[in-house]
Amino acid sequence: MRCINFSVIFFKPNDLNIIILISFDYLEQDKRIKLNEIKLFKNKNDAINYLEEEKLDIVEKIDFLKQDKINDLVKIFIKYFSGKPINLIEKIDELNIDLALNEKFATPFSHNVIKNVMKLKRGEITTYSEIADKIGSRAYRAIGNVLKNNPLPLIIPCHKVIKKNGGIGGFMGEINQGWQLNLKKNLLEIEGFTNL
DNA sequence: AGGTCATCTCACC
DNA sequence: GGTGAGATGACCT
Repeated sequence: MRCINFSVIFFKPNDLNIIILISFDYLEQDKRIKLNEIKLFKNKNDAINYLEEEKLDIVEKIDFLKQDKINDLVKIFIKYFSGKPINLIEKIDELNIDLALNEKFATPFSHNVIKNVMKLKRGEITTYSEIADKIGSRAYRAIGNVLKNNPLPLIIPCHKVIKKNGGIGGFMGEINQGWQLNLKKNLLEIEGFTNL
């Protein structure tokens, strides 16, 4: 069963508003939420267009247990956006939510990349080239490709990976300019980085 | 087999 | 500081 939860989060830095969409399955046998994807939108229209394009429906009524878990997840995001020093991955782990990383990242290379990105603690930052060094590769661009297709932004904190020369790098597929790159900067700001 | 990258380095201005 | 070519490796068609 595919479920969609649709949340609006007011994002404080620079008065930027984003809309966050959480898509999940409920695993009946394990009684667990399995996250499919998290998507961030600039505004309501973009979000609604996406729902139409993908032929997705918002689930209006799901049972108590599932709703509870998702509400907890949303609360964690809100806390994170408010700048509280929390570790998103730890908190989500406490909720016993399945991230299904094995099916999201099929190849050893991509698995290795996100493993290293997820190791980054709050306030830590790295570069594409540094990750390449860690996994014994020089495939900087390939690392960008893995992160570009990150289905779980925020949770897999690809915004903490920037260019070696100090440039911001890309975010959500955008590399030149746009609200996506502002969002990347803002995410870094709420974790304490400025002047990026 | 060839094209596409969310990069990097180095040589220029 | 900026820009552009070439190297580069994983992944897709």
